[in-house]
Amino acid sequence: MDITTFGALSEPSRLRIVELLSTGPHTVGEIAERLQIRQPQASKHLKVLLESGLVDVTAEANRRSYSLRMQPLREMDAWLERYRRIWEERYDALEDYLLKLQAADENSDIDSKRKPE
Amino acid sequence: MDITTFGALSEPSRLRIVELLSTGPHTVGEIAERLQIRQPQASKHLKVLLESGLVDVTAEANRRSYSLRMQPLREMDAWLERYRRIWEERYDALEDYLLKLQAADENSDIDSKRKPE
DNA sequence: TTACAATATTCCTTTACAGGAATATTCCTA
DNA sequence: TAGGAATATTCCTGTAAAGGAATATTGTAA
Repeated sequence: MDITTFGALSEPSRLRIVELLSTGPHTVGEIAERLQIRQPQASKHLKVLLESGLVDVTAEANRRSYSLRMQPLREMDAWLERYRRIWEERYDALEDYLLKLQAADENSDIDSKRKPE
Repeated sequence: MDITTFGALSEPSRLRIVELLSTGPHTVGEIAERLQIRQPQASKHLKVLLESGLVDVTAEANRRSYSLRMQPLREMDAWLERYRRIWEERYDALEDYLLKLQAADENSDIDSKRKPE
Protein backbone atom coordinates (compact mmCIF):
# COMPACT_ATOMS: atom_id res chain seq x y z
CA MET A 1 0.00 0.00 0.00
CA ASP A 2 1.55 3.25 -1.14
CA ILE A 3 1.00 5.81 1.56
CA THR A 4 1.00 8.71 -0.88
CA THR A 5 -2.46 7.58 -1.92
CA PHE A 6 -3.75 8.64 1.47
CA GLY A 7 -1.88 11.92 1.22
CA ALA A 8 -3.37 12.63 -2.17
CA LEU A 9 -6.89 11.89 -0.98
CA SER A 10 -6.55 13.89 2.22
CA GLU A 11 -7.26 17.16 0.46
CA PRO A 12 -10.94 17.95 -0.13
CA SER A 13 -10.64 19.20 -3.70
CA ARG A 14 -8.57 16.21 -4.68
CA LEU A 15 -11.02 13.78 -3.16
CA ARG A 16 -13.78 15.49 -5.11
CA ILE A 17 -11.76 15.27 -8.29
CA VAL A 18 -11.40 11.54 -7.83
CA GLU A 19 -15.11 11.22 -7.23
CA LEU A 20 -15.85 13.28 -10.31
CA LEU A 21 -13.53 11.16 -12.41
CA SER A 22 -15.31 8.04 -11.23
CA THR A 23 -18.02 9.06 -13.70
CA GLY A 24 -15.54 9.17 -16.57
CA PRO A 25 -12.66 11.28 -17.92
CA HIS A 26 -12.81 15.05 -17.76
CA THR A 27 -10.73 17.96 -18.93
CA VAL A 28 -9.03 20.43 -16.61
CA GLY A 29 -11.53 23.11 -17.45
CA GLU A 30 -14.49 20.92 -16.70
CA ILE A 31 -12.98 19.85 -13.42
CA ALA A 32 -12.24 23.41 -12.35
CA GLU A 33 -15.77 24.46 -13.23
CA ARG A 34 -17.49 21.57 -11.49
CA LEU A 35 -15.46 22.03 -8.35
CA GLN A 36 -15.66 25.81 -8.38
CA ILE A 37 -11.93 26.23 -8.12
CA ARG A 38 -9.54 28.19 -10.30
CA GLN A 39 -7.84 26.51 -13.19
CA PRO A 40 -4.29 26.73 -11.80
CA GLN A 41 -5.38 25.04 -8.58
CA ALA A 42 -7.06 22.33 -10.57
CA SER A 43 -3.85 21.75 -12.51
CA LYS A 44 -1.84 21.62 -9.32
CA HIS A 45 -4.13 19.11 -7.68
CA LEU A 46 -4.16 17.02 -10.82
CA LYS A 47 -0.39 17.00 -10.76
CA VAL A 48 -0.42 15.60 -7.24
CA LEU A 49 -2.97 12.97 -8.23
CA LEU A 50 -0.88 12.12 -11.27
CA GLU A 51 2.27 11.69 -9.21
CA SER A 52 0.47 9.44 -6.79
CA GLY A 53 -0.76 7.33 -9.68
CA LEU A 54 -4.43 7.97 -9.06
CA VAL A 55 -4.93 9.57 -12.41
CA ASP A 56 -3.88 9.35 -16.03
CA VAL A 57 -3.64 12.01 -18.73
CA THR A 58 -4.09 11.87 -22.42
CA ALA A 59 -3.55 14.95 -24.51
CA GLU A 60 -6.09 15.72 -27.16
CA ALA A 61 -5.06 18.76 -29.09
CA ASN A 62 -5.35 21.71 -26.84
CA ARG A 63 -6.95 19.85 -23.97
CA ARG A 64 -5.93 17.26 -21.53
CA SER A 65 -8.26 14.58 -20.45
CA TYR A 66 -7.75 13.15 -16.98
CA SER A 67 -9.04 9.73 -16.08
CA LEU A 68 -9.04 7.64 -12.96
CA ARG A 69 -6.53 4.85 -12.41
CA MET A 70 -7.82 1.96 -10.36
CA GLN A 71 -4.58 0.45 -9.17
CA PRO A 72 -4.02 2.61 -6.07
CA LEU A 73 -7.63 2.08 -5.08
CA ARG A 74 -7.26 -1.64 -5.49
CA GLU A 75 -4.22 -1.51 -3.26
CA MET A 76 -6.27 0.35 -0.68
CA ASP A 77 -8.85 -2.35 -0.97
CA ALA A 78 -6.23 -5.02 -0.42
CA TRP A 79 -4.84 -3.12 2.53
CA LEU A 80 -8.29 -3.06 4.08
CA GLU A 81 -8.62 -6.82 3.86
CA ARG A 82 -6.84 -7.34 7.13
CA TYR A 83 -9.23 -5.00 8.91
CA ARG A 84 -12.27 -6.47 7.25
CA ARG A 85 -11.34 -9.76 8.86
CA ILE A 86 -11.15 -8.08 12.21
CA TRP A 87 -14.51 -6.42 12.05
CA GLU A 88 -16.17 -9.54 10.76
CA GLU A 89 -14.66 -11.41 13.67
CA ARG A 90 -15.97 -8.80 16.03
CA TYR A 91 -19.36 -8.91 14.41
CA ASP A 92 -19.45 -12.66 14.85
CA ALA A 93 -18.49 -12.27 18.49
CA LEU A 94 -21.25 -9.73 18.99
CA GLU A 95 -23.71 -12.00 17.29
CA ASP A 96 -22.74 -14.89 19.52
CA TYR A 97 -23.15 -12.66 22.52
CA LEU A 98 -26.59 -11.53 21.44
CA LEU A 99 -27.65 -15.09 20.78
CA LYS A 100 -26.57 -16.06 24.27
CA LEU A 101 -28.41 -13.10 25.72
CA GLN A 102 -31.49 -14.10 23.83
CA ALA A 103 -31.20 -17.65 25.07
CA ALA A 104 -30.79 -16.42 28.63
CA ASP A 105 -33.75 -14.14 28.15
CA GLU A 106 -35.93 -17.00 27.06
CA ASN A 107 -34.93 -18.92 30.15
CA SER A 108 -35.77 -16.01 32.43
CA ASP A 109 -39.09 -15.76 30.64
CA ILE A 110 -39.82 -19.34 31.42
CA ASP A 111 -38.80 -18.75 35.02
CA SER A 112 -41.04 -15.71 35.37
CA LYS A 113 -43.93 -17.76 34.13
CA ARG A 114 -43.15 -20.71 36.31
CA LYS A 115 -42.64 -19.02 39.63
CA PRO A 116 -46.11 -17.46 39.91
CA GLU A 117 -47.68 -20.85 39.44
CA MET B 1 -16.50 9.17 4.30
CA ASP B 2 -14.66 11.43 6.69
CA ILE B 3 -11.67 12.82 4.89
CA THR B 4 -9.64 13.20 8.08
CA THR B 5 -9.19 9.45 7.99
CA PHE B 6 -7.00 9.85 4.93
CA GLY B 7 -5.11 12.66 6.59
CA ALA B 8 -4.46 10.59 9.66
CA LEU B 9 -3.20 7.66 7.63
CA SER B 10 -1.02 9.77 5.38
CA GLU B 11 1.79 9.90 7.92
CA PRO B 12 4.08 6.85 7.99
CA SER B 13 4.31 6.48 11.75
CA ARG B 14 0.58 6.75 12.11
CA LEU B 15 -0.05 4.16 9.46
CA ARG B 16 2.33 1.85 11.28
CA ILE B 17 0.56 2.50 14.56
CA VAL B 18 -2.74 1.47 13.00
CA GLU B 19 -1.14 -1.66 11.63
CA LEU B 20 0.37 -2.45 15.00
CA LEU B 21 -2.96 -1.95 16.72
CA SER B 22 -4.57 -4.36 14.30
CA THR B 23 -2.91 -7.05 16.39
CA GLY B 24 -4.56 -5.78 19.55
CA PRO B 25 -4.36 -2.90 22.05
CA HIS B 26 -1.00 -1.47 23.06
CA THR B 27 0.29 1.12 25.48
CA VAL B 28 2.06 4.28 24.43
CA GLY B 29 5.38 2.94 25.60
CA GLU B 30 5.03 -0.26 23.63
CA ILE B 31 4.06 1.66 20.52
CA ALA B 32 7.00 4.04 20.81
CA GLU B 33 9.37 1.15 21.29
CA ARG B 34 8.05 -0.94 18.43
CA LEU B 35 8.10 1.98 16.05
CA GLN B 36 11.43 3.30 17.27
CA ILE B 37 10.09 6.76 17.85
CA ARG B 38 10.22 8.93 20.96
CA GLN B 39 7.39 8.81 23.43
CA PRO B 40 6.22 12.40 22.87
CA GLN B 41 5.90 11.80 19.14
CA ALA B 42 3.96 8.64 19.81
CA SER B 43 1.58 10.56 22.06
CA LYS B 44 1.15 13.25 19.43
CA HIS B 45 0.40 10.79 16.68
CA LEU B 46 -2.03 8.95 18.91
CA LYS B 47 -3.78 12.20 19.58
CA VAL B 48 -4.30 12.73 15.86
CA LEU B 49 -5.56 9.18 15.45
CA LEU B 50 -7.86 9.69 18.41
CA GLU B 51 -9.31 12.87 16.96
CA SER B 52 -9.93 11.18 13.66
CA GLY B 53 -11.72 8.36 15.45
CA LEU B 54 -9.32 5.67 14.35
CA VAL B 55 -8.37 4.82 17.88
CA ASP B 56 -9.77 4.48 21.37
CA VAL B 57 -8.12 4.92 24.76
CA THR B 58 -8.75 3.32 28.05
CA ALA B 59 -6.79 4.38 31.08
CA GLU B 60 -5.46 1.68 33.31
CA ALA B 61 -3.68 3.20 36.27
CA ASN B 62 -0.56 4.79 35.01
CA ARG B 63 -0.86 3.54 31.49
CA ARG B 64 -3.09 4.15 28.57
CA SER B 65 -4.09 1.42 26.29
CA TYR B 66 -4.87 2.37 22.72
CA SER B 67 -7.02 0.18 20.55
CA LEU B 68 -8.22 0.32 16.98
CA ARG B 69 -11.68 1.54 16.07
CA MET B 70 -13.16 -0.06 13.00
CA GLN B 71 -15.76 2.50 12.04
CA PRO B 72 -13.55 4.82 9.96
CA LEU B 73 -12.13 1.82 8.17
CA ARG B 74 -15.58 0.54 7.44
CA GLU B 75 -16.45 3.89 6.02
CA MET B 76 -13.39 3.71 3.81
CA ASP B 77 -14.55 0.30 2.71
CA ALA B 78 -17.97 1.68 1.87
CA TRP B 79 -16.41 4.57 0.00
CA LEU B 80 -14.43 2.11 -2.07
CA GLU B 81 -17.54 0.25 -3.13
CA ARG B 82 -18.21 2.62 -5.98
CA TYR B 83 -14.71 2.09 -7.35
CA ARG B 84 -14.88 -1.64 -6.87
CA ARG B 85 -17.82 -1.66 -9.22
CA ILE B 86 -15.83 0.25 -11.77
CA TRP B 87 -12.85 -2.03 -11.74
CA GLU B 88 -15.00 -5.12 -11.86
CA GLU B 89 -16.77 -3.64 -14.85
CA ARG B 90 -13.46 -2.95 -16.48
CA TYR B 91 -12.29 -6.43 -15.67
CA ASP B 92 -15.41 -7.86 -17.24
CA ALA B 93 -14.87 -5.70 -20.29
CA LEU B 94 -11.29 -6.94 -20.53
CA GLU B 95 -12.44 -10.48 -20.15
CA ASP B 96 -15.01 -10.06 -22.91
CA TYR B 97 -12.33 -8.59 -25.09
CA LEU B 98 -9.98 -11.49 -24.45
CA LEU B 99 -12.72 -13.99 -25.14
CA LYS B 100 -13.43 -12.30 -28.43
CA LEU B 101 -9.73 -12.27 -29.26
CA GLN B 102 -9.57 -15.93 -28.44
CA ALA B 103 -12.56 -16.66 -30.62
CA ALA B 104 -11.07 -14.65 -33.46
CA ASP B 105 -7.82 -16.49 -32.95
CA GLU B 106 -9.51 -19.83 -33.26
CA ASN B 107 -11.12 -18.68 -36.46
CA SER B 108 -7.83 -17.52 -37.88
CA ASP B 109 -6.42 -20.88 -36.84
CA ILE B 110 -9.06 -22.63 -38.82
CA ASP B 111 -8.41 -20.32 -41.70
CA SER B 112 -4.69 -20.95 -41.60
CA LYS B 113 -5.35 -24.65 -41.71
CA ARG B 114 -7.85 -24.31 -44.45
CA LYS B 115 -6.02 -22.08 -46.81
CA PRO B 116 -3.00 -24.34 -47.34
CA GLU B 117 -5.22 -27.17 -48.31
C1' DT C 1 2.84 34.18 -38.36
C1' DT C 2 -0.41 36.07 -35.22
C1' DA C 3 -3.92 35.52 -31.98
C1' DC C 4 -6.54 32.83 -28.99
C1' DA C 5 -7.92 28.90 -26.03
C1' DA C 6 -6.55 25.43 -22.71
C1' DT C 7 -3.35 24.17 -19.51
C1' DA C 8 0.99 24.31 -16.75
C1' DT C 9 4.35 26.69 -14.05
C1' DT C 10 6.43 30.15 -11.17
C1' DC C 11 6.67 33.25 -7.41
C1' DC C 12 4.94 34.88 -3.22
C1' DT C 13 2.69 34.57 1.19
C1' DT C 14 0.33 32.17 4.73
C1' DT C 15 -0.71 28.25 7.24
C1' DA C 16 -0.32 23.44 8.81
C1' DC C 17 2.41 19.97 10.46
C1' DA C 18 6.40 17.20 12.11
C1' DG C 19 10.32 16.51 15.14
C1' DG C 20 13.30 17.81 19.31
C1' DA C 21 13.81 19.20 23.94
C1' DA C 22 11.99 20.43 28.03
C1' DT C 23 8.34 20.33 31.20
C1' DA C 24 3.76 19.31 33.15
C1' DT C 25 0.41 15.89 34.68
C1' DT C 26 -1.30 11.77 36.69
C1' DC C 27 -1.16 7.75 39.21
C1' DC C 28 1.11 4.35 42.07
C1' DT C 29 3.99 2.81 45.85
C1' DA C 30 7.16 3.06 49.66
C1' DT D 1 3.82 12.79 51.20
C1' DA D 2 7.92 12.19 48.31
C1' DG D 3 9.57 10.02 44.37
C1' DG D 4 9.30 7.55 40.21
C1' DA D 5 7.05 5.67 36.04
C1' DA D 6 4.03 6.48 32.13
C1' DT D 7 2.05 9.74 29.38
C1' DA D 8 0.62 14.41 27.70
C1' DT D 9 1.63 19.11 26.61
C1' DT D 10 4.18 23.18 25.39
C1' DC D 11 7.44 25.83 22.92
C1' DC D 12 10.48 26.28 19.25
C1' DT D 13 12.09 25.62 14.62
C1' DG D 14 12.28 23.92 10.01
C1' DT D 15 9.68 22.48 6.12
C1' DA D 16 6.03 21.13 3.18
C1' DA D 17 1.80 22.37 1.21
C1' DA D 18 -2.10 25.41 -0.30
C1' DG D 19 -4.10 29.42 -2.54
C1' DG D 20 -3.67 33.84 -5.40
C1' DA D 21 -1.85 36.31 -9.16
C1' DA D 22 0.86 36.58 -12.95
C1' DT D 23 3.09 34.41 -16.65
C1' DA D 24 4.82 30.67 -19.62
C1' DT D 25 3.71 26.89 -22.76
C1' DT D 26 1.43 24.37 -26.28
C1' DG D 27 -1.65 23.59 -29.91
C1' DT D 28 -5.15 25.36 -33.36
C1' DA D 29 -7.19 28.17 -36.62
C1' DA D 30 -7.36 32.21 -39.41
